[in-house]
Amino acid sequence: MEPLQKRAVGRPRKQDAFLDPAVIVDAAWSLVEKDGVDALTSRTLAAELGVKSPALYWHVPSMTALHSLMVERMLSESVRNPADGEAWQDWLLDVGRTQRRNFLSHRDSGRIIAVAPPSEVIRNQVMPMLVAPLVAAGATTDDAVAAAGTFASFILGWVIYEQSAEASSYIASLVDTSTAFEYGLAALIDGLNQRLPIK
Amino acid sequence: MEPLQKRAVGRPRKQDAFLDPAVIVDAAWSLVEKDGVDALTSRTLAAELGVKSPALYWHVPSMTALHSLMVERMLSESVRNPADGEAWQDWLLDVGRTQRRNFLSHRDSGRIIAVAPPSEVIRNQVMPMLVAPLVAAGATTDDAVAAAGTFASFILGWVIYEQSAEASSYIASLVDTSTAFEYGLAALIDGLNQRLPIK
DNA sequence: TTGTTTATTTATCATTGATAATTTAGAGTC
DNA sequence: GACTCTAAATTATCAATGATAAATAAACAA
Repeated sequence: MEPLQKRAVGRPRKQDAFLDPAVIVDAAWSLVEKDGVDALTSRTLAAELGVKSPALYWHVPSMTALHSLMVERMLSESVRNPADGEAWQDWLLDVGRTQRRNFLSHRDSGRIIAVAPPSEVIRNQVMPMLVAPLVAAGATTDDAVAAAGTFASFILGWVIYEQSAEASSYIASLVDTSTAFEYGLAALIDGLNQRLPIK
Repeated sequence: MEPLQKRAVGRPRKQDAFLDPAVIVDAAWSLVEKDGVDALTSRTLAAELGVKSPALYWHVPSMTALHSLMVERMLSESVRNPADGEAWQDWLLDVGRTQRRNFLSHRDSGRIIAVAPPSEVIRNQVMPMLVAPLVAAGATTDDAVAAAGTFASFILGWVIYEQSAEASSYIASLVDTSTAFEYGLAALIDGLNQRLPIK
């Protein structure tokens, strides 16, 4: 039996800090949501955790690696497999909405995705989770990868613009942003539907 | 008659540096293409120009503003109006290809777009240049803005992934990246075509 | 009790974006 | 041609940042 929180053997000194990557990622997101990504530094993050900055480097090799872990956390919560009997079109539509919602609920997440190298988990679990249902439904690997990549690109780009005050104010001054997103997402899935030889 | 290069009245001292924003943007892109965006610092850039770093701040207010100028330059070279009689579908397809090609020819451009606030030129000239032809062809403003935003988002997201070594190696290990892009671009335009009540 | 491992702290560096104060080349005026 | 004024550099300097090295203490093992 594994303990829920695997207690490390050695212990710190002054405080019971209980650091581990998951806790650090939590604190990082909450700091970013509070003050924006530019406020996320090794020192501010350490302060948030009641710790000094070098302590972080025991658990996470670099700030860039932390960014990747943050993205990994968010992305993992933003994909799912299709339900039994769920058409891939409906599934993809719902995943698209979920991703946009989750990304928007994490301030500056688009910028963070853009600069963070995708971790192994993202490459080997998250992306395949987007490709597999299309293949299962009968698409060729080529088509499925192209479709998943197109989908993921659209979401990422959209959120980057929507999270940029200057860019989103341009769009928002002309149209309702959510309506526009729905329009684009539906159009994209329509286009894929037309080309993927599956139903 | 304006002189080609408007000579400033005051002059520097040691060297004839001839700085101006356009020259700085040139040097910035060539530095990024050589060593990547992480190598673009006020000092390396100044050195590239044979100058000390504070000199840059006379012409450009901040590094972030420089990033915006870099994006402005690249984007301005990546849009065009439709030719006479050119169908919007053909035009958009060609602009998509041009954008991807131009973005990819500027190393790390996706990351730079993601972090740089879009300048006024981009908001007031580049984006409208994408929207106007759709409106001219009969789309509502709402639809045209949504379509243009979807298109721009796809291109940006795609290039970000394609320029990330880790992400693109995943895609490239499975499919030909350019073929996949063509697939996604065509699908997107198909989907828009189905929804925009214009021909 | 003594030693080992783990996880932290303090101290310190090099790099970076940015500003202040200083300096000089050239244009305009007389 | 000397005198001034201004544009555009320079040198000097700062605070913030990512990161590492060295020191230190808590828990565990023997």
